[in-house]
Amino acid sequence: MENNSCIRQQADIKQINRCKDRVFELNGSFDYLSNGLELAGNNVRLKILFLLYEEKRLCVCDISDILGMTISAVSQHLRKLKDRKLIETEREAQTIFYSLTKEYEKMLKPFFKMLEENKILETI
Amino acid sequence: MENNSCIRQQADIKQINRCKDRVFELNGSFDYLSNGLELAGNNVRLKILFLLYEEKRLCVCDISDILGMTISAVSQHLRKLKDRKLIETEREAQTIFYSLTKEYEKMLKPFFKMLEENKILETI
DNA sequence: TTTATATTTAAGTAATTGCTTAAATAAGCA
DNA sequence: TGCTTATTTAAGCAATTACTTAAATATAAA
Repeated sequence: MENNSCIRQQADIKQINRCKDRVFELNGSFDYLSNGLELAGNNVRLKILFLLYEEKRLCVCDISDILGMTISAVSQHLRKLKDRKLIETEREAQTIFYSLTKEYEKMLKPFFKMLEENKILETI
Repeated sequence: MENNSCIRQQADIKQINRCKDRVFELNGSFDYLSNGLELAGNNVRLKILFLLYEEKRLCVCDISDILGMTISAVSQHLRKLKDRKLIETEREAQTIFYSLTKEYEKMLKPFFKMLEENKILETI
């Protein structure tokens, strides 16, 4: 009562309890989703993910060249994406190719579609 | 040549140029999308956005109660979301109600749907 | 006009981020 | 074996994040 200054005056207790239950129920989904979105929310990584979506696979070098960034910087982004299972690797001699994991490709597909058609700014 | 150590040896120049063009072409869309995803990628804000999607409108107090967080902390998240046009406000006496903007509701709908059905972990 | 309610804002802080530069791995080839 | 190519990693750093606590603002009601 003391620390929770407002609420309880006019609040819809039913609504609040329903929401609490909902948040609790969906907790795992929130974690899974925000794990992906947290990474996709970075401009550079969003581009990397989209490029992998369109090209199927690319190596650090390719990406660093495309985005005009240091190989080291790109490599560190890729590591983050790999650690969190958004992408996976496949070695071919000295070259390491990166590609999207099935799960996250599926999860992010709605966004890739929006980007693909470059219709984000018009349709929204 | 000197600073770009690798590539150029075995790289598919056509592919790289195609990607460069694509990134340039879609630049505005990348910005718009990552603007939204950057904010939605935070666990707390994702919950706030989803709650607003399901409940249509809520005030800071409601949200702070539902999530078990300080009103101040929630307020600062809401400001961020409002500054970047993900949500908007509507005053009713002392109470300020927050709701999703049409544009971002549309943009984030695919995710809300996944959450709504709590099928993220199964279907993916 | 004072008091209560609802909310934001300002200041401070520990933790995290995204880069840079330089050094370390690792595989293929002379 | 040593050299080249492809890539990661380690260390450092300025900027940003997500909170905390305390003070400020704004509306309503006594």
